[in-house]
Amino acid sequence: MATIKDVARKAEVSTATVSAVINDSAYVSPELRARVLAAVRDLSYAPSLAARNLKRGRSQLIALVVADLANPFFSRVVWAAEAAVAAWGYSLLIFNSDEKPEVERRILARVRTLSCDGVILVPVGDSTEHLQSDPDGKPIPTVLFGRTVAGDRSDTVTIDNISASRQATEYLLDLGHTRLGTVTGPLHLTTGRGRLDGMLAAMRSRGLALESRYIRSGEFREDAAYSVARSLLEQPSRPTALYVASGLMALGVMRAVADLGLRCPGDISIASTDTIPGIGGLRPRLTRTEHPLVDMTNEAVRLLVDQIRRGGPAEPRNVVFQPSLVVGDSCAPVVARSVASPLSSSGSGQ
Amino acid sequence: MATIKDVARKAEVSTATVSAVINDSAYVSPELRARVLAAVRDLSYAPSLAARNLKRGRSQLIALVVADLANPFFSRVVWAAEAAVAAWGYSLLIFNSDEKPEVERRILARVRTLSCDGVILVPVGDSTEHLQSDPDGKPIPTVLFGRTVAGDRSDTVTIDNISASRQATEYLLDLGHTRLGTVTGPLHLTTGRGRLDGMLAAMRSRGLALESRYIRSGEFREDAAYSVARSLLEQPSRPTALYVASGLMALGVMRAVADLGLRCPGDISIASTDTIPGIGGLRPRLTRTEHPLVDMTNEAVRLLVDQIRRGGPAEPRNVVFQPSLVVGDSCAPVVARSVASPLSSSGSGQ
DNA sequence: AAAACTCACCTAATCGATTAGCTGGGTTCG
DNA sequence: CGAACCCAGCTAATCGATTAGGTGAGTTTT
Repeated sequence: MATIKDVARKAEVSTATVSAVINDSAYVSPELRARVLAAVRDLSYAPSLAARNLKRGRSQLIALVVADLANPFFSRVVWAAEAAVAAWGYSLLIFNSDEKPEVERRILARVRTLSCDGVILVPVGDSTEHLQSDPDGKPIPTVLFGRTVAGDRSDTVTIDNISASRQATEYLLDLGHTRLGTVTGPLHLTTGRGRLDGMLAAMRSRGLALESRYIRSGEFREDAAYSVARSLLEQPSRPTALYVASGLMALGVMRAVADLGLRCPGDISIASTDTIPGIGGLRPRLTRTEHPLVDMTNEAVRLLVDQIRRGGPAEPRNVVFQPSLVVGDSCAPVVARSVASPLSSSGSGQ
Repeated sequence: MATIKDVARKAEVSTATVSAVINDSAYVSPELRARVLAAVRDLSYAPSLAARNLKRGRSQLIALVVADLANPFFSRVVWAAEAAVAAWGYSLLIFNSDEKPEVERRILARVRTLSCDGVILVPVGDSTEHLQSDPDGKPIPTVLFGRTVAGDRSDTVTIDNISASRQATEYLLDLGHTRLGTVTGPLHLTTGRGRLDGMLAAMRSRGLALESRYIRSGEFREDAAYSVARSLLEQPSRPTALYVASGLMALGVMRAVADLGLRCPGDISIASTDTIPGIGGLRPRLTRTEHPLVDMTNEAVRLLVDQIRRGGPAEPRNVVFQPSLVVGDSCAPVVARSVASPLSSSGSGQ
């Protein structure tokens, strides 16, 4: 690889001049500029980022740390983030904390040594102390994505979880369902907890309660959702409708429903928050709330770049996006009988 | 951020000693070692990768350049690659060439200036000259993934496309289908072309031909598959079974089938290569061939790390994985009438 | 006991950029 | 006319690590 010295020698100028031409950081006469550019081309010179970064103290790297790369939701975030980050001139590093706080800690240490300019983090722990690079040093610019952490002062980009589950729940209630159940995420996460809370609020405001035996939470995974959904649905009297807190979980629930020989929406209605893109040709089509994922990701990157540019965090900004309901055909009106005597209709399926 | 000098000063040793302790690159007496480690801890020192990389000429970075990040297939590759790369001590940069050769070119230039230690590339162009870092310089260690490029001398990791489509096709033929159609990928890609060829070969060996009006190719995208499938299925006499060359395309085909009011497998059987993970609870369940994606990705990373370690490419290695058929319920035996008089049964579906 | 080795550690050059500060020729102004 | 100023371009310090080569004390060899 040619270095700046080779270019300088070939163009018969100093390295400072080459640098000035390359970075447009000072006026250089047209003649020298042309000589430099010719030399750059001839040697097919590309500046070493390692050297540049060492001197400048930045790296043009943004890290995206997601909680579970196997979840299609986060895959889409990766997709959107790659584009957004590239548009700002950065490159994207991907890390998977796999929902493990200690892995997250290791990753953030590595992010530090790689001197990434910023991090977009889907936090899995309940603390973000480790975001501080060290006691004295300044923290790495950070934007929390999707989830928040109590007491943290980073920028955040989230959706309104309460509203998401409320919308889905109200849709089910409007169809006449009263015996609802839910498969939600871990309750120590704002996404899992918030989506349960919104559902509870929606039911309460109609004077209904959510029976605790109809509430299940598990990790945001297909298999976890499958098993909690199974145990939920195998109870003697099962709910007539379910709200599921994630698209991936909805798949697990669907599989449980299929394996139990139940029909959706015939035997049970299902509404979720988020879905798996592209499955519109399969049956049933999920009724769900959708997040403006691309906008959210763009906003996260914008906030992060802003932090990087201003060189330190300002007053923390919390951007909340609104989900919207998309109706499929996984929900059906409850049959009159069930409404009239909810406790007696235990064997409707099969 | 503390530097190695700060550590050296605090531990009252030279920077060389600190470096030796950190890298275990030379014997250091227990006493000094302890002093150094204490200083490292107190200052919470982490070596600057920028400086280290500049000196060492490597970066601990591996780039993964995929053809379409929006495709769940590649999302899974990202997931598997992140884990594999981390296990070898590298970090993963993600780039999306979006099937555009000129974007790929730009990305590879950037990969060079970032001085990535290696690249896993899903090539979109038909040339890999730009893999050469420059006329004289040595090329970046590279492994081509999924697709190959004629005349290239990199290591490659692929599946046996011929076998994949042959297995799926034979399954359909065994069910009695004779009027087959296909929705495959772009024919200039080894994946699109190979999967068509395997199908043709399977049919030929049974004395059958694949009518050209039943052959459609399009980009490996859901929407592209949707539209070519629609135009394929809207023809006066449509095939009784389809082979679809990718999981994402299968979703598009399913949507087209649904929109046309056809039932799968009642009106049309569908078999594909690859699927979308987790959709086992939705109907129909795809009959498809599956690749050992995780093994493939691990192998790609292994080959790449091997190239990096040996410092230059050896004789190119081409590893081909075998797909296996997984039966769902998207295919049905053809009804006797259709087998007897294939040309007369135009209006069987809706 | 002097020569020859080891060993543990240090000094200083080096990687390839950026950039503060200098230089010397040309303008401007009092 | 000389002082003050500008300006393009250069010299050399610098970023923070690694590492070749050096040093002096202790050990072995003859």
